[in-house]
Amino acid sequence: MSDSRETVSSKDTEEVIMEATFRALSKHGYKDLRMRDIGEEMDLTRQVIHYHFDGKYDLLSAFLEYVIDQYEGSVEVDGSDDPRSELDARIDQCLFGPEFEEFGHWDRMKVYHELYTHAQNDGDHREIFNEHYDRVRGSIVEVVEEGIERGDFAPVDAERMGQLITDVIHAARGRRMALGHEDAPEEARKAIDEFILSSLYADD
Amino acid sequence: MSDSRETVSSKDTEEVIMEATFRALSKHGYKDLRMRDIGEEMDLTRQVIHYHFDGKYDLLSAFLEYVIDQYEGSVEVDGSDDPRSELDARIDQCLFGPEFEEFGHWDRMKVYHELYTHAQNDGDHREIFNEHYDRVRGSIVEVVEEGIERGDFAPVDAERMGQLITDVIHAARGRRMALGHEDAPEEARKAIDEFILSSLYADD
DNA sequence: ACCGTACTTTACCAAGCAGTAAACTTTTAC
DNA sequence: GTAAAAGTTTACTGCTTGGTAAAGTACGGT
Repeated sequence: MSDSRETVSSKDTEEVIMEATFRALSKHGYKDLRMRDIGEEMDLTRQVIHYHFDGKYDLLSAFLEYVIDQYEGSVEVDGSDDPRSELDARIDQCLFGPEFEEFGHWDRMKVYHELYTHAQNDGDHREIFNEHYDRVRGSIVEVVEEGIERGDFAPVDAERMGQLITDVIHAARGRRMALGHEDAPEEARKAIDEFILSSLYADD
Repeated sequence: MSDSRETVSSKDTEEVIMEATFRALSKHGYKDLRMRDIGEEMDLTRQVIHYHFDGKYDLLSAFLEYVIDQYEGSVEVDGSDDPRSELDARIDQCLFGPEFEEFGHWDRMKVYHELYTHAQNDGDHREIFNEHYDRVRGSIVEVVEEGIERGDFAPVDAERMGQLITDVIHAARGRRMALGHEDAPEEARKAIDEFILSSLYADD
């Protein structure tokens, strides 16, 4: 009881710090993120961070897992639909966000992609991202496999198809943020429909 | 005359600095790049940098253009071939480098992609990348258009097709570096052939 | 001989940074 | 009520960093 209450308030504060980290990262970018910036995004002072986390690296590692958990929580889909509409729904969610342009979706994506690129300089972060990426791609591959089994899709290499779709989604999001191509997700959606999914619906 | 010789030696030194910057960036990553690191990668001292460039930002802006020029110079293709093999050649060059796994190709790509992602925090860099990106995508779109005109390709939306191929290439390279997926370029090549180019060759 | 350009060397600085110490306040446990 | 634990604040420290200062060397052009 006492334990759980302590933990709860602790987790509360830690989430406040995570959200402040998110806003600071969103404003200043990974390279120019200072502990001070995070402090300025909270009602608490920046010293609190050192009470809960063991320095900047520890904080950012925790934040990475926080961001990834949020991402995976946001692409939940009820698996009751038929493979076609479920695949559609998953692609849309990855491209446009959970609740159609939810406020802050692209801010979150910006931070996510910056962490992703930085992972090439950090073995631990790379590993965390790899596990995450496997789950994301896997969830799309699963839908493709189910569609093939049910005869809704042509018998393609599901792994390769899932990977391709995942790559296109990733590139379109990155392009929207790095180059400011606002229409990148929509265009990617159309390109997937026209040029990729046509291989899945070949039997029609 | 005297001017040109001064300029030549000046440009020589500046290229030494650019290459040192490349190595330093490759080792330490964008976030942790110090002027000192660049100095340690040269035979010259780090003070020379301040003689030729107006501070760190000016140096990195010049370096961005240097890297982009190198990239564009490396994807030259003689346009004499037929559209199919020219498209193939361009895709291969973008995915695997100019001279089939030229040494240092992936180091250069790593730096390139890190600058790309960072462009979302810097308006000037973003603009430079946008112009560059237009040229890269444009060169692929051109080939597709020519193929359509000559009747070699199906009459698809060339812009959308070129953009899709560019996106897949970009994502596969990024994945190789950020997540260490060594087979990403090869797999992307196969996926493009199986699932995307099939839409171009639909008339066969 | 003389000047200007390119570069070296040594030494330095002010700002910015992550991290710490310790006093203080609130909450929980009994 | 009281004391320990949890959380918070103010003030500070020591290091790193980009950039500078100044004196000196090498050398080609005129």
